[in-house]
Amino acid sequence: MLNILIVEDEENLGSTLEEYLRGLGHKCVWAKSGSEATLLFKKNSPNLVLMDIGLPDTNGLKLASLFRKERKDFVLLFLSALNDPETKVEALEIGAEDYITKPFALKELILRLERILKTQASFETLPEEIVHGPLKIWFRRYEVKDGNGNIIALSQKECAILELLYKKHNVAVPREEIIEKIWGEDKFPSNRTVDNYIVKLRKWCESDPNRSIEIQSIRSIGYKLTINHE
Amino acid sequence: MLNILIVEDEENLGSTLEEYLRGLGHKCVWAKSGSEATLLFKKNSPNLVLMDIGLPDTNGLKLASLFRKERKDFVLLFLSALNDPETKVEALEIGAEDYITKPFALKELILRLERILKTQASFETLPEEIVHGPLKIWFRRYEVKDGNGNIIALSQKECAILELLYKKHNVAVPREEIIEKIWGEDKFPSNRTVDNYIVKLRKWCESDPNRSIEIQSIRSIGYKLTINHE
DNA sequence: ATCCAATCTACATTTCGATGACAATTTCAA
DNA sequence: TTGAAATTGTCATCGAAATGTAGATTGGAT
Repeated sequence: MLNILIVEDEENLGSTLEEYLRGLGHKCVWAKSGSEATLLFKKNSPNLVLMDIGLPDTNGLKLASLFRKERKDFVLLFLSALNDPETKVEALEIGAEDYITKPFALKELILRLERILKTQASFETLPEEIVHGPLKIWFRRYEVKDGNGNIIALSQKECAILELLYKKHNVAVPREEIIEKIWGEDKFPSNRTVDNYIVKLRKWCESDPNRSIEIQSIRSIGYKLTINHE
Repeated sequence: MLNILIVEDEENLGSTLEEYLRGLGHKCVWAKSGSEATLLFKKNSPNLVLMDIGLPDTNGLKLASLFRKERKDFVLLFLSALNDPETKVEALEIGAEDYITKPFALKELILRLERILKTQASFETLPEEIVHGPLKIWFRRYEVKDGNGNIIALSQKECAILELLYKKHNVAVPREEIIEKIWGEDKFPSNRTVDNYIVKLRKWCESDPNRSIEIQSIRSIGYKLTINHE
């Protein structure tokens, strides 16, 4: 199930999309203006944003880059009647996963979405509550429960790193990938920064004597989160 | 390095693309007609096809579906001046990874290619889990299972060498090639270094009494990994 | 002014990976 | 057949580089 934000001022298209995507079983909200979109973006933390470029009160490109500054973990898809090369390039540079020119068949959008979801498995929304042994995770609440039954609050970054590792569990995630996905391609936190978050996360999962979840370092690669089933 | 086939009748665009992609270090051939494309497709087995739809002697869509019938392991990208919904849907249904409408900036193609290459590392990717007899390999996890059922962690170099040999199984891989691919052209580890990694890998695969996987040394050449099916 | 997340700095610790000595094996010429 | 030369196998060892960790510092929000 995806958490989708549609930003589209055309009544017709907007409602069709909303209805259709809901029909597929996704959580889906529809903003008709930039300001409304901003509110819903903050409130819902969508992992997929369908963005029109021509909006009444702002420009979809600008709006999208504001969103990107806040969070990196959502797929961005532009829908626009503009078919000029510059706009398309700009859109892709913001980090859009795709740019669909109107007019398009609903079917096209779906096919493109399917393709994205197939490759980008990591955008799948996780269940509200995740349980492994005594350990519990609530990503949306920024909370975990440790081996002693204590609820621990996670900061945004801690949570983002845990989520990244969790979605790719059993696979070594390179340091660079962590940095790129959490901080962005252009930011370079100092070397020890990532490790510090790992320390905190380890303190949490090592509180479980059965080690239902482990975070190992793969030297000269990065980190690997392992889930141990009984 | 990718093996690319460009199918495009416009001289200008075709040569620009070919030149550019070669500049990036890819192997790249350019067909100006459908018949030529068919020949080159069979000859080269490309893993990326850039296909124009309006061709002199055939239709790009038809041609692409013929290609797809033969092989599925290539990425397909359409470049076309046609912007009508039906064509686009048809293209995506054939399994196109993307459909770029002309006019487009070279930059757009590059950005879209980059995105595809980032997510679809699947060109080279081996299966998540590889099984031969009791032996198992998980390259992305940096782990193997030996003949006694023990999970053994592999270091980055051990894993890289195993992967190299595995991909070329049954073929002798020269020492120099191993060194070049793993260490880089400019580094020269002493002769015994490679052997040491082979020792570790042999300890692993010789734990299987059936010798499902063997690593033999080919004197004065290098090493050969053999897979023995029953 | 105060809090807390985020980041950085400095230092401790771990371990990977390279090396070289030596043993074992194969090759090939005499 | 034999033995020297070349190649490969194995082991213990060491240093550098990667990682672990505890605090200090920053900077924004309330």
